[in-house]
Amino acid sequence: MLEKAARILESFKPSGGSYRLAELSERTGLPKPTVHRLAADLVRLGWLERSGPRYRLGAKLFELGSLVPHRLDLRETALPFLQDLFEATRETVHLGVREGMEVVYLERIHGHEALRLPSRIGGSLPLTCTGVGKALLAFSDAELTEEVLSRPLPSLTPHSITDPARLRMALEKIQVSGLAYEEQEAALGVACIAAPVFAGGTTVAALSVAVPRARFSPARLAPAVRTAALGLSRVLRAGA
Amino acid sequence: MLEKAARILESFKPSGGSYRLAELSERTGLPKPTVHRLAADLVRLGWLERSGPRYRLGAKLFELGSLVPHRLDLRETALPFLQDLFEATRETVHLGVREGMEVVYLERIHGHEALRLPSRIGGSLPLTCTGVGKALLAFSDAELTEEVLSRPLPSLTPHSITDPARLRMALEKIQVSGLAYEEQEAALGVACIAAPVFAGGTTVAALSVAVPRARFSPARLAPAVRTAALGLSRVLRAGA
DNA sequence: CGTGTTGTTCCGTGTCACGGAACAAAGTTT
DNA sequence: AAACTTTGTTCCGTGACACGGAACAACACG
Repeated sequence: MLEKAARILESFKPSGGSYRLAELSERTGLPKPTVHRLAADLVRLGWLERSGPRYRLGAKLFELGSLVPHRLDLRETALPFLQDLFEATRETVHLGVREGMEVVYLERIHGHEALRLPSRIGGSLPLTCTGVGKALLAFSDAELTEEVLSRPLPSLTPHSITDPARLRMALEKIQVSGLAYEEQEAALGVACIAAPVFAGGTTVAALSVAVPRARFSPARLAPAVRTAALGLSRVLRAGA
Repeated sequence: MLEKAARILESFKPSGGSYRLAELSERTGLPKPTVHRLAADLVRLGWLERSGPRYRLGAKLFELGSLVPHRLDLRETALPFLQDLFEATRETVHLGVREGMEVVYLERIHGHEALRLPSRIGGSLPLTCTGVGKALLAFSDAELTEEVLSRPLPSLTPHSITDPARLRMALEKIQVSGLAYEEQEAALGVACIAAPVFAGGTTVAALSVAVPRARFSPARLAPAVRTAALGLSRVLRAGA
């Protein structure tokens, strides 16, 4: 029963849209009366909302989601550094952590000019085709890298690296330079520079700047990203 | 059963801390074996996480909470204006919406100097003792105002307005000026200016700047807040 | 007005949630 | 180190209630 309810809620991924009863039934594979009953319960609890015939995720969920502790702490301490980075570059800034073989974005701030990116706060993407992901991967256990390299590499665009040998080389360069570069591997027309954030000897997060390819200028962006990442690392070390 | 699970998850409010089995049992009023079983299920689903003897809210919850649509859209379009406001003032900036008789904060950005505020993203506070709340209240249906005024006014500090007559006057001033002021009503030592955000004839949100009382300067802050609120209103109108 | 579709109600069946009780494990006190 | 307290876990008989097929109702479309 819990599992069925969870199936319903998770059927709203990845877009968070709004769906009708029949759609939910199809998306979850649950029979219609079951969805009907459970959805009604979920609405009563505030986990779903219903307007007319459409269901969407409810306010309670936002409230609880904002309390998730590991996320909350890191976000809170990272925010000022993300602000600095944004002000220095005036470009779209990301904060992400690794979760299994994916990167989960915790924060993303941008100005009026919104890039068309696949990244969403709370959403996850493959480690291998994003700046943040590559920075996390390059600075995590070697076994994880092998694990990732042993599987077929996913791709978000035609430019995503799908050749394990090429990716391995890229990761080595990242380890040396401390910065991960990415060009159009996550979204067409967008490039990205990322840097890892350390705390207590391990990589806990990474942050990045994404810019339209046209004005991609490593010389301008790299120092800013590195500075922000180091600043955050320093504070995390002090706080822990 | 769903309700019991919800009771468990909501027992993590308001702090989002981590609790042990016995604590959860006490907080929820559910018998220990029940909590044990449900918590195990919730962990399996990723809604809770367990490290040693302590449970905390899980990653799935963050993921789903970030997808809640109304929240997501407004946040996304508001972010650039919040950034502008932050850069113009370099103070803590809030975005909030009304939910029933409370204000729920959708976003909060700040620099390195963190104010000690009761506001949390996803958290709710009384409409009557916060800048954002008063701005929302002053520009919503008159019946809501009456409803609020008819009940005992909650207070967060000794400076919170608890006299209905005084609050009524304050709201009228806000309606005239288009700006809500607040001094130490939400947190000691902190003052705040807020402005409502309109879309399609109704008030959909409000944003505010909170500053240490020592450097509270309406002349400097008011134009910035107003500009940001109007800018956001304009975009919302265009988008809708 | 017929026809496909979606939302809702009913209800008999059987499952699985329930939680008291008993047990195990980890601290705490004397 | 034994006696006690508190917390976590397992067991299991009972009964409530989740389940979903089937039948019905409310639309939508032509």
